[in-house]
Amino acid sequence: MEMLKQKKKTTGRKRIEIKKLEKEANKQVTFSKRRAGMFKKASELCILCNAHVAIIVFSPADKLFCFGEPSTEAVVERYLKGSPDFEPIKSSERKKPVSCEEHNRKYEEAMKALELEKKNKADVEGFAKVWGRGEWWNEEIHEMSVEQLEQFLVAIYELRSRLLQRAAEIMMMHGML
Amino acid sequence: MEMLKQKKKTTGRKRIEIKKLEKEANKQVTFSKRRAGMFKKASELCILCNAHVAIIVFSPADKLFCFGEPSTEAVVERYLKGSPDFEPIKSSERKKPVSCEEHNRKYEEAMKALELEKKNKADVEGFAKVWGRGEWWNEEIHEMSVEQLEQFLVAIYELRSRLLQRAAEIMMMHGML
DNA sequence: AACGCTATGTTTAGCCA
DNA sequence: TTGGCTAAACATAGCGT
Repeated sequence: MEMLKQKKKTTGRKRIEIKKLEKEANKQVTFSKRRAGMFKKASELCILCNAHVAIIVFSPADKLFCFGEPSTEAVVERYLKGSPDFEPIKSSERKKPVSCEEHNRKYEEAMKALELEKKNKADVEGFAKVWGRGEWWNEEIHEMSVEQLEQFLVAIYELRSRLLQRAAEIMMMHGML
Repeated sequence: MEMLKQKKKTTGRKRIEIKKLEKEANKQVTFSKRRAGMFKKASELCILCNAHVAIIVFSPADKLFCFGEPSTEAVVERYLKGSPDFEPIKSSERKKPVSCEEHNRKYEEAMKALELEKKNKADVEGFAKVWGRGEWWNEEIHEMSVEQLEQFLVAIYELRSRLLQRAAEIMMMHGML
């Protein structure tokens, strides 16, 4: 007998009151989602209506995010010019946590580091096909205690390091390196 | 014969492609509606997450609109202080290969990926002290063939993945995540 | 901590007055 | 224009994984 009805997968979106979120974890994820949503809206507004928009956001943790079309600085500058009663800041007072260039630099660094990590991973994953599933310990994992797991993790990690080292030695012996 | 069904009053919202609106009248209406919507989103973000937000908008007709929490000036000033060499920009020198938004997005993605990798590594390394040297297989490594090593590498890598997953599950069960 | 999901709440395009 | 209206499109809260 067929069950054509499907089980509810989620409870669905719930209405929330617009007031300070108390749960810190929740606040963080909501901030990310909604910030993304807002930036998207801004982007659409720019494209649809040919508007210029700058958005500057300081997260609850005081991290800076910004959106700008054509660029945050351009729009801000125009805003400052059009805002006579706003005291332009003396450049001597300006610090520099983040700049576009700084940003770029960090981005490059991050990408480089990421590449390294991925390469490292790929080295190992490259062998993946030679080994099947169903090893002796597969079932036991779910029975292990936290402590056992911790110990195991260390053992595995160190073993992996040694194996990679050993692999390098072998390849060198065979003149592959 | 009765018509119990109401006739549709409107055609309902239609999907639109996000591209420059050509009809001027339409553009104006859409701009107003969407600007209001965006400001509302900003307001909610501020309240929910205790964020500080400034939005500066120049309409297609170059009219200025802004939103600020706690105030546009306050947030902009903070942005300027945090933004280094913000000099009255010569627009001729400004290069903008990637939009700020795009840039931020990619940067965050990269950082996220990187942190994941690092964390992954740190998680394991952090436990290093609880496990001594001299495990059963230590000596055997130097006797293993290349094929054996390859197989072992895969097994180890996959095991490590499963263990990390299991550890995450356990921590979640214990409310640590 | 990240995603992916989906049921539901929210926004808004096209119309009308 | 400005302001409603409605139904479809879209955003997202709470969950699993």
